[in-house]
Amino acid sequence: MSKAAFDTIKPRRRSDQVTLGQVAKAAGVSPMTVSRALNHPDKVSDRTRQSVLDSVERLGYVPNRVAGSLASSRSSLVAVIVPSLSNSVFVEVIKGLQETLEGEGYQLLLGNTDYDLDREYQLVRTFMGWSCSALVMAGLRHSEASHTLLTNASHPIMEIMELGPSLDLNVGLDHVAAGRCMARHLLERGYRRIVYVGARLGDDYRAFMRYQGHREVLECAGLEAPLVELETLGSLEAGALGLARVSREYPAAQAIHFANDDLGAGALLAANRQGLRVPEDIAIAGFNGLAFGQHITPRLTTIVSPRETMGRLAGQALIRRLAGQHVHRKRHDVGFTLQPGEST
Amino acid sequence: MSKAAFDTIKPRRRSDQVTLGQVAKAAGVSPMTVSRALNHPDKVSDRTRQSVLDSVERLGYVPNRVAGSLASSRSSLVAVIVPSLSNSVFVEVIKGLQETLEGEGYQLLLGNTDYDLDREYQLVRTFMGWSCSALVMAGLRHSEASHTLLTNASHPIMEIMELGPSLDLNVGLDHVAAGRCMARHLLERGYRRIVYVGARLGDDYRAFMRYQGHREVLECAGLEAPLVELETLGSLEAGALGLARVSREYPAAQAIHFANDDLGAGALLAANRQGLRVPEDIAIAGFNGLAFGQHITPRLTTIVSPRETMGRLAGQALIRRLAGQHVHRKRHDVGFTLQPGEST
DNA sequence: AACGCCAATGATAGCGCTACCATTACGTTC
DNA sequence: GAACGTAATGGTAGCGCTATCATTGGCGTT
Repeated sequence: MSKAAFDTIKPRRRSDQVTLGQVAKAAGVSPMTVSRALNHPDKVSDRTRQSVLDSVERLGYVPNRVAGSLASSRSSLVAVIVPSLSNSVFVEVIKGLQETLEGEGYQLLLGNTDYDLDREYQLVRTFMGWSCSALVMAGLRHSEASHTLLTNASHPIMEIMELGPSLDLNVGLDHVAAGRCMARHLLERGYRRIVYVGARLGDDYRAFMRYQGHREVLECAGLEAPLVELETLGSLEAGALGLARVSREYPAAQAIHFANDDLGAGALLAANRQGLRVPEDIAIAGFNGLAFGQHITPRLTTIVSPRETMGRLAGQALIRRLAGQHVHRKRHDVGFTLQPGEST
Repeated sequence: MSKAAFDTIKPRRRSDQVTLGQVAKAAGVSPMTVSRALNHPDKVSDRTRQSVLDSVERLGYVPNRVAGSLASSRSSLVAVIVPSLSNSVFVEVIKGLQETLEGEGYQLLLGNTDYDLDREYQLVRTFMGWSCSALVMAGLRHSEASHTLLTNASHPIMEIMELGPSLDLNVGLDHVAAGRCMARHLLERGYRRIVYVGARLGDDYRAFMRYQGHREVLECAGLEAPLVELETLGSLEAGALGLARVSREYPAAQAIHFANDDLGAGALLAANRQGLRVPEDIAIAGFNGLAFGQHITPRLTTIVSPRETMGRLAGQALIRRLAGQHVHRKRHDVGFTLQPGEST
């Protein structure tokens, strides 16, 4: 006779996963005690805890985090929303976050907006549905819909990369100041005809802010601040293209301030290949402080941002907040450093 | 009188999130109909669907995915486990996965093992608790504990990067063949005293397999295949260090086969700085086909692996599988291409 | 000896959603 | 016109866990 014949009530369970209840039975305790033994080990006696852990091991029990999250209405997920994975800057920040948060038992839920605020909204919405412990996002600009959702959120929100009026926590740096800093550096070196080259500045607001700072300084010095805008975001090819466009559109240019190191290094290497002397024929500067800029000849003048540190600090602040501790600096300026190379 | 005085039974809900039930009430239908309107739109009438969507909008309802996943015992999460986020190779694969899967409504859960099989196990265990739709992991080697867990998993498992006997689906390339390919190239160019430089080959099994292929070819040609092993995984600094160690330990070396492009490019740029002629004084080859290797002078000889494509193919295969369709190739060789530069 | 206190454990009642059937209304068929 | 199929909707019963309160028993206090 088939086993099913006995099952008058058909069980709903589709997987034959071991459940907490089965562990409880095996250990001779109540489910609640198993839950405590696993999540609040100090709340059960040593004997009980050991017996529960033995049963867990023996049965191969894997806690169902979905059920746990539903019951407690919070999850061990931390959502991270970045505008791009092609740009190593965001990857390094993710790495910093990952290192700090994984150690505390959180898992990263990753989303990519591709610099699209609508996609950002969709991601925020989706991630909210996961009862995340926290939400980390790059940038301070959001759509109105996102803003509504975010202000009603019950978890901490960490905005990173830039600095300014934030929803909750903020770790980043001042991009306008960074733009000013590099512009001043170029002026000090004696360059006067300086072109800023960026890409999709309407989307990449931080690059736009750096341009703002750059322009401000140049205009204060009575100089023009021409802008060349490319289609492609950071890439070495785009940098080479940027150099070509500047040569064509601004043949008298003495220096190029690139929005990032990918562009800058691309231009520098292209100049090398073309036999252009850097900085004599054209000076080149970037932004980010990517490693390879310091290995090429001449070394790329750049502004170093502490990216992995930024991720780590953001992670640490979140951990503190989630542990119920006070976060001292809701806005944390990680600063930046001008790193002069021989390219300017 | 306080409102609470009426609440004899205190509700358990901690957040004041709008629920599906409230949407149902607002739309004048049953919760079940709201669920269908959102998840199986073709199962409800146009009129009902519209009315439900209106209520969703009006109330600002955000579906609770945790509850949904528990009830349906599957989630829209796809777990991705990689050994490193410092290596752009994995980031590019993640990008490919992300592009394909995000469009189909999946979210990526990201884990980093740092080349540690125990951490891999912990991650697998944790991610299993999330009832993921699929699990993507780099590599075919797992601890016994992971293996047990993985073979009992009810979701598809995609192993990427390398090729071989896999648990379920597999998209990757043959690293032994790649090692052979580069070794043959170096022999064809006339080099005889060739050193392989890698890092943590005990952990980085793919780099080790490339060395195997390399050694096989050299030994067939009656040559030795000395190995220099570094502490740090791919980085430009480590590459420079590798060059230095080879100069010291194998001063007669004619060519260096580096385990990856970061090392190769680091060595190449260091050679440039030191005035060593590449390839006359020392030939240098890498692996991966990273962009910047093709922008430096001389261009780095390398083997290009289609990384983003690999991620995309893996994502597409998973999507097919999750849609219940047949996946034609459970093992998919994405191949590789030798890209000779002037560095060899 | 009676009392309170605390640590350890258990029983109960959901968390917000969906699988699974039951039901309804309305055409179609012979 | 009775039987039948089908599309749309609803009711019920959980999914596997944890918050909350209740209960127990051992201990120190007066």
